[in-house]
Amino acid sequence: MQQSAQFSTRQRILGAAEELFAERGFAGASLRQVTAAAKVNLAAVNYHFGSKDNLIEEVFRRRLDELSRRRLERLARLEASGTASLETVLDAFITPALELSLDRRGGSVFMRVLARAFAEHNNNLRKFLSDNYGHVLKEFAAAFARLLPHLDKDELYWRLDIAVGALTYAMADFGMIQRRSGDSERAHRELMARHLIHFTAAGLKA
Amino acid sequence: MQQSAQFSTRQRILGAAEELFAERGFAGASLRQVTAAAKVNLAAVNYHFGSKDNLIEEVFRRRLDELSRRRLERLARLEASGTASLETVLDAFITPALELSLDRRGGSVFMRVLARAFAEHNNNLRKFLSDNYGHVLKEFAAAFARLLPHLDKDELYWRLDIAVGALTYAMADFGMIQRRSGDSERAHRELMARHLIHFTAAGLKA
DNA sequence: CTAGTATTCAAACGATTGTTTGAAACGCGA
DNA sequence: TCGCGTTTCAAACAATCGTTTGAATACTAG
Repeated sequence: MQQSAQFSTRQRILGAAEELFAERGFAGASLRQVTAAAKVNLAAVNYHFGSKDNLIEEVFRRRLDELSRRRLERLARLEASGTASLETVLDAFITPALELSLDRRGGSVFMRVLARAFAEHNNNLRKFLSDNYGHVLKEFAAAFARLLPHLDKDELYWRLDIAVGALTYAMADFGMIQRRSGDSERAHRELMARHLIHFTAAGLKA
Repeated sequence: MQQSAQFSTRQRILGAAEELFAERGFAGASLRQVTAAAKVNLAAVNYHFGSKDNLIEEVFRRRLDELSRRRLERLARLEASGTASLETVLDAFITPALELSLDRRGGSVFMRVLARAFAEHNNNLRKFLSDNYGHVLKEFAAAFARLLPHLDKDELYWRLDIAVGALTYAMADFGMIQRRSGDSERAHRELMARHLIHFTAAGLKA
């Protein structure tokens, strides 16, 4: 295995796939479109990833591994320092996603891909995500349970479910709110994260 | 034009298309799969709808026309009777969607199709929905503006955007919450609507 | 019953899909 | 420089895609 002076074929494919999956969906983006955008040969996808389905999983793995690590790291730090509150725990969940979406190298599109995964009721994909990253949600749910002891288990899960919906939708930039021409992309997204934490904290403790 | 003793070819196609679009997406569901599920000839789609794109639009039109009518009707009734509050206006928006999703004839799948439309950044589809049903969101936004006069315009739109996200996600049943085996589908969805209104009202007024 | 329209049907169109192939080109340790 | 494993490449595979065609059938107005 050798590394090109530029980006490796693997990474070029992953980047192009991420972008096209966000724009046209998993079924809507063909491997020919992906390999053309990545400027690599068509057969390279099956050589490096085995199949289109494996490529899709790898697009998630590339981002979610680090995203999950950062979220859990922040949560652990809050618990250790005894500064865990509704707002700080929400921040621990949202800020890593915000940082990812601000990453120069196409992190923002990935959040759209992630939202598509929710829209897909594809069982294989859901199982893959649940198996590999379900423990992150579980840890955060436990933290919220400690912060909202007056809520019974059912009530808590209802609210967390709704909260995840709001977060997913907002981070994927589905909404109708356009960035104000004066604001930078960074400022726009940071503002959104602040509103998101404020709104969700209120809903959780309502 | 004649009406079959059962359902017309048009309606059979619309029903099957709705179900398959919800399950596999617009690109992922082929016309051959749709016509096979509807038990009609392949050419019937292009005969009755002209193209796949037109079929997609018609799937939305069939449900959204009445959904929008009912939402606006409830909102107008609240304004007329002077009983508009955050909770009742949210109810006016949510309850018609809830009723639709409880409709025996496949209304619940449509909410998943609608959520897919948000995931699609397809400009044609977004323009179609905005042109035909954007006025409904505008009316509700105006109602919320009257109920939350202390919020400036930007602040209000941020919160409405997040609220729409939570509603979309929840009504599409994206979440991880499984129906409790004791509850009926109806009871489950009504419970969800109650939580949704409570959560969102708190977020809006926070 | 007949004329004429509306609908259904099997078949085929060219284009595109994911995947496979075998040879060519490359990169590096010996 | 040689040999060998890794990677790229053009070409082709069968399968499926949305759409079109023209004939067969179903229906309705006169």
